[in-house]
Amino acid sequence: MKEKKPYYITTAIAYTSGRPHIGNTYEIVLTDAIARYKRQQGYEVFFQTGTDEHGQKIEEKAKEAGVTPKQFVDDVAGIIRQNFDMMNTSYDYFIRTTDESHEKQVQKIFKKLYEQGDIYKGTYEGMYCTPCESFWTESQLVDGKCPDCGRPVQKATEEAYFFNLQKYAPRLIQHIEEHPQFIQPESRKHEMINNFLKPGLQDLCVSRTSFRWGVPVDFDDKHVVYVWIDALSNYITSLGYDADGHHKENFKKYWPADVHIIGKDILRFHTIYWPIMLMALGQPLPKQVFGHPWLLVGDGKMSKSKGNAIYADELVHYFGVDAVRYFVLHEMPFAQDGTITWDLMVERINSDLANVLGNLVSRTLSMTNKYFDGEIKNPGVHEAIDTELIDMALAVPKRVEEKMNELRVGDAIDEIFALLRRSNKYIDETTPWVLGKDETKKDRLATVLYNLMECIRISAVLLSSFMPQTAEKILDELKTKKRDAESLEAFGALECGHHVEKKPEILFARIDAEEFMKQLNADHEEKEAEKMTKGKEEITFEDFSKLELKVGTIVSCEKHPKADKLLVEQIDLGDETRQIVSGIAQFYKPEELLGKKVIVVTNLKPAVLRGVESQGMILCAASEDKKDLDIVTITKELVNGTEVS
RNA sequence: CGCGGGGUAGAGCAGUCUGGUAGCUCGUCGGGCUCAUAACCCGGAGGCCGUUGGUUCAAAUCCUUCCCCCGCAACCA
Repeated sequence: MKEKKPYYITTAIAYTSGRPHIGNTYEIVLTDAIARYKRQQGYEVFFQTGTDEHGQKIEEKAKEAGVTPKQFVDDVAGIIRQNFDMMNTSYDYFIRTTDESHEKQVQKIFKKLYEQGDIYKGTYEGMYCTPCESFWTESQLVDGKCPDCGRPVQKATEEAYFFNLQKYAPRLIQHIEEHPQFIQPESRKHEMINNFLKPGLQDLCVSRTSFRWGVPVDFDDKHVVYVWIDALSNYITSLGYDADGHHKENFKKYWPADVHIIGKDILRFHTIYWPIMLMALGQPLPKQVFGHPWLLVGDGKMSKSKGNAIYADELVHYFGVDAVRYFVLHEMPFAQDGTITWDLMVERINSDLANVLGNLVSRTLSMTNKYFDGEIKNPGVHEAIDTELIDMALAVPKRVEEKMNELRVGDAIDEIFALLRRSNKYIDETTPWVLGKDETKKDRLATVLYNLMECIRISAVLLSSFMPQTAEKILDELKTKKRDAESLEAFGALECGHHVEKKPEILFARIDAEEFMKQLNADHEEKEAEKMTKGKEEITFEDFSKLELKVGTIVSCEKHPKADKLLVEQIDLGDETRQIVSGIAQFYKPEELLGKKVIVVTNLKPAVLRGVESQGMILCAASEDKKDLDIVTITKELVNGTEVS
């Protein structure tokens, strides 16, 4: 018996600002597949996920919802966790950044870094861009102006804590270059080095005074710890890391992590800020960070522009957990974004799960029942043709292992399905129904069926990391106990003499694509209708009359200098001219809008959009998928400034 | 010249690092089979491998020109 090696794998922690869609859910399913696989391989796996629950956005959302931030994140964390559980993910620990033990360590880490001089308190005299609400160092300024919006910066005295990253940059570059496996996929490595490390890292702002919902800096009341130190440190606080050195057992056992599975969008934080934090804390770096691609929701084919956002629970409702797991795991390339549509989903279920896998199991078991009353026998009447099948069955576990070690989960699944396809072919090659008619060939027939069932067993054992429930069903139907990785080392582990399931259930029923789409559309329309009747919350006339709406004419219009999707209009409202920024550049050329009469909300609180002030908004009608949009106009020549009610 | 990814059969992708018969799944057409979930097996059709020029005996692959799509930076009242 080998000694169990520890394996620590994590997902990113999910931000608790709303319901996760299938793309978010993909990450934990992917991580779960790897974790389950490693467990099967004999590792002692610690699989962690959780939620990131602090920050200004949550503070605001909670306020809008009229609850405390804590109530808000409790709710959302609950929804997220339900989602993860629904997907049958086998995480060992679910950390929340509002956990007391986490918060306490964050404070200690912050203090430690401060005391050893990596974090310093900066006080700026000036270099504050009010519209952007951002501080800038002198070196960051462009022509003495805000590098973001190009407007002049004001002198302001504000304090914030900063992390001196540059000190560790050379060590980090060296580490990345000496460990080609560290950043995956490797192409991302160049992105990080070229974009961020080589040009020089700016000191990182690690505290905020502008909101309160965060971990307080315990030695400086005004500040809360900003996202980086709070969120990233979850990977060690959960294990019982202690800034004073009194680490718990789990930390000693599992750190450094074997792999952090994260979305490609946050690769920078995990391959630059996090490693530098760890260097500063004197801890080893994670062995690998994998920035997985994204699952894109395809459109177009889906009718009537409805239902473009796809959620895991809806998919599960129609197809079941394992089909959804299969789809996202199999359909995602290693380094490129994958696509999900309802059509594709149905297609994969039919061709892979129903036809290849389900049907193979079904036909094999039914023949065993028919010819041998369900008894598994292995008389060993081999023929040359068996060799190829058996060789393949023996090779597949190794191939799967190779792919999994490279985190190529979709390819690993392909290897298993290659064996299933080969098995279907083997049935045609050996024609068991012909053997069944000849009494003298009974032993050969039994051998053929044995070979098939053993291939099915091997496949099912391998599939258990990806489709746990399905794999278990298959193994149950074979009534076998041989379910571990060791049972794959030789061909013939499947026990003989017992009987297989008499009435095997259909694992995956074929789905009629047309029928399904009809049903789906009907369901969606029903939901739409429900939404329509409900609509938004009822308001009083008083509420409505709070809006000040006026007719105006667009007298000039140009593209926003720093934003592709925004237009900046000057609007004549009779007694005044206002500047308004609108996100409609995809739909209108600036000159098309000149002279148009529009309806303007004039008492909306002004806001700065990408550096340009917007004093209100113009009313527009937009289709649900945001693909089409029209400004609201009037048909008579009313004078500018006319009130709309 | 901001950084990065991509363009290969009707669809989705592999192959490119390391040049040598263009491959896989789905779809489509034809055939076979009847154990099975209208499933399974075999075969065919369908490719200027985005474009230009080059290196080479030989280019999807290496170098070069341009075009198109998508992310991020980076906002969308």
